Amino acid sequence: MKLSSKGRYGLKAMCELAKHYGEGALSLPYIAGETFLSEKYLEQLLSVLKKDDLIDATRGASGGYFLKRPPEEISVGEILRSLENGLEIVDCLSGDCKNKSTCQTYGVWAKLYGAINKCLDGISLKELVEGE
Amino acid sequence: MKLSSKGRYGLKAMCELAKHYGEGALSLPYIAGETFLSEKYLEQLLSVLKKDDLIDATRGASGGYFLKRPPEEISVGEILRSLENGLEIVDCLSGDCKNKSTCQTYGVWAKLYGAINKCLDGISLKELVEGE
DNA sequence: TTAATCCCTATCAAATTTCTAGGTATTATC
DNA sequence: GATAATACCTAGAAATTTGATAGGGATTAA
Repeated sequence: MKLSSKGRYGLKAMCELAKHYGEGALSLPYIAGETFLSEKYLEQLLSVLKKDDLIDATRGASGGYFLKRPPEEISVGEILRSLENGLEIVDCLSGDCKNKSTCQTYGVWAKLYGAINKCLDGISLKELVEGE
Repeated sequence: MKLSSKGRYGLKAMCELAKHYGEGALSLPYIAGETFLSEKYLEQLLSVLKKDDLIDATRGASGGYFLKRPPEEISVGEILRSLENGLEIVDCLSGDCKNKSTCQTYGVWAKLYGAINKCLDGISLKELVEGE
């Protein structure tokens, strides 16, 4: 059970944006430089985060990306659910599992899913960039 | 972030063993039949669980597999750590990450790792087969 | 001796993830 | 108005991981 690179790298990119919150937009080349990611790869991560309304962007010369809300109002849970396309650790949590009622292990996944979300929703982006 | 089939199926096999705890060994073909898994695949899962001392086996005719401890003394955490080869959701939790001190996101993974283990260690195999 | 069982390890196939690449649309600035 | 800097979109190559199959060996109750 591993978090994907998308999640790990995307969270770092979000930290970078948080660090400069309020200073206007950061360009893709700049963020790529700070996070040591290729521009093309980072671009895809940012597009996911934008689709999920966590960041926004302005186009054209001197454009770039920026957080849509202040860092203290964005949780790590939101960010990872966006990048990982949900944190359901087993498929029966997403789709409608018809054996839910008789399945001996369903309860485990439900509890674990709850614990993961509770943990991650309790950490704000601000905490990360301010070192707790 | 998905749990592997190994984890899901292996836990089901453990439930089967728990259901018959104290009744002697269950053969591979029997467990395979109950869990709807191929014998050859299930065999690999059981070999992992055996290596990690959660189950034991007797060979030869009328041999089979059985829990090494009573179901109430085996946690789901132990089982999944065995099958998943650890529950470290990122590699820096296992190996020695040299950037631990400066990494902005390390704290997140550490907290999450703790939450996952705490949750799963709090559920015993007995609870699963007795329906809470 | 036989048949039923666990044990070991190699390998194939499929799926997923990671990353690269090329081109398009937009816009501030000169 | 031209230019250069930017974000946006989509296809797909490459690498890795996962899931599953297969064959043969060792052990032991009957």
